Formats: sequence, structure tokens, C-alpha cells
Amino acid sequence: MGDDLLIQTNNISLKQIAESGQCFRMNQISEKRYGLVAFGEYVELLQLDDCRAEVLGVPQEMLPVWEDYFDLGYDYGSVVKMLCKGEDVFLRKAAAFGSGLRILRQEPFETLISFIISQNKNIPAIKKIIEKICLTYGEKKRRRIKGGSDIAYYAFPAPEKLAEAGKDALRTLGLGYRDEYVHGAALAVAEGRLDLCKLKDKSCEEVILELMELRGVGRKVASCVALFAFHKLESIPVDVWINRVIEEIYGGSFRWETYKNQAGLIQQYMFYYIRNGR
DNA sequence: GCCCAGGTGGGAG
DNA sequence: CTCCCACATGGG
Repeated sequence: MGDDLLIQTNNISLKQIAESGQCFRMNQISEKRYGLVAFGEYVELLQLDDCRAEVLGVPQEMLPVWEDYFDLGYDYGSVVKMLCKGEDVFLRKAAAFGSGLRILRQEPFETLISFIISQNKNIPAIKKIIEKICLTYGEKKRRRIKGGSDIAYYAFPAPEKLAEAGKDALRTLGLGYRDEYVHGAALAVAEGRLDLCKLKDKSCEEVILELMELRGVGRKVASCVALFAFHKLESIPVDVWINRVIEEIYGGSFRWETYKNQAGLIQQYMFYYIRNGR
């Protein structure tokens, strides 16, 4: 089986994280329960109360990885408090509304492919295609979570699998014109031209520029990978929603420099609030 | 049937 | 530099 990881920290909301648009394989099962596939494992997440959550089905040796995944070492409470006390009315509301958000440390390759797919697509469509990719090319596994039934799930495929698949086969999954982008990125990683492991230690801007070498990866997608996989909190993905905030709330420009190493997190509060709050 | 989606690449001005 | 368009597909 596996052990269960009890997470005790302020500012954790599974609901908010699942709806935050940073991950695409975290799905609600029931009121306070979510299912998630990552690191080739299926786990279930349980919201116990405002400051406690539980990860069910974690193998012993994977405990540190999952603690890392949920970024337990970072004090989100202090950022929320700072914003709620600040003068920016919009950010005050945004931080209060999304106070349970966290920036996950997701697997780089999966994050890269996911956000290549995300371009010009809405979140439900993105999730559907990713699931189809996993179903078609990912390894099939089984797992029983305590108090649940036997679950079959599919890991996110390795770069080699998607590289071998070829873009014509990928097209049939509904990727549209993104087929060559996905295939090209998988090939670059599989052939070692792009070493995702090495990016981890580089600066935010270096990560973004290197990822932008890939065809189909612009600044927005690269920024998402930098933020949601490599945890570069100064990375600021600017999409149609953030542009909408800047236009409608801030009259055309926003001073990101004010928030430096928290800019990416600020961006996430904005994104979540404008889409789900007001 | 219509509009739009966590954009990008390419070209024109 | 900024504007503008095509791109393939599907959700609401």
C-alpha cells in the first residue's frame, strides 16, 4: 500500500489549487476529496480543515517529494497578509479570495507539454487532451487507496514515448496545429538537446529563454513552466486573463517590479480571482 | 451556429 | 516597435 502524508500548514485549499489552472490532472472526487496523478503515482487528497490536508497513498520514500510538490517550505500566509494589509484594493480582494493557493513543483516535462497544449484552448479542453495523451501513451497502473476501490490510472508518458509516436499520430488525439510543437519538444528532450534537469539551477530568465528556443513555446508558455515546474516565483505568465486585469483594473500597466520574487504568486492570485471571484 | 480559449509564428507597416 | 492574421479543435 503506502503511507499517508499529513500536511499541516496554513493557506492550503485543494479546491483552489485544483481550479487554479496550474495543474491539469487534479480532479474532484467528492466534496473534500481529490484524485491526482503525478510522479507516476495515483494519490488522493483530502481536505481535513482550513489548515490541514492529507495525501493518501504515498509510498514512504516519496514523502519528501510530495512535501516539495505542495511547497510546504514556503510561507504563503505572510504574502497573503502583506497583500491584505496593502493599499491595492484589487490585490487585497484577490489574496483574500485565493488565500489557499500554492505554487506547486510539478514535473518539468509534463508541465512543458501541458502548457504547449494550453495555447488557445480553455482549461476543460486542455485537461481532456492531456488525459487522452496519458491514456494512449502513458503506462497503465493500478492502485487501491484505503477506503476506496481499485483504481486504474495512466502515468504521463516519457519524452521518448511521445517522440516515437510521431506528429501524425498525435494529431488524431485532437491536438490540432500543436501536434508538431508537442512532438518537437518531446524529441528535443528525448535526444538530450534540451536537458530539463539542468534548467533547475539556472536563473528564471535563462530558463525562459532556453525553453523559448522550442518551436511553439513563447514567453507565456515558458513562463508557466518556469513558475509551475521550476518554481521561479519571479516568473510572470501573462495570458488573456492577466491582460484583462491589467487593462480593466490597472488602466493598461502594472508594476510587477514592486513584488519581485513574489510576482508570479501575485499573478496567480489575480488569475484565480478574475476567473472565479469577481 | 457562434464566440472564445492560461498563444505563437510570421508578416506588414 | 506595434498591429494583424492564420492556425485546429472543442467547450459553453
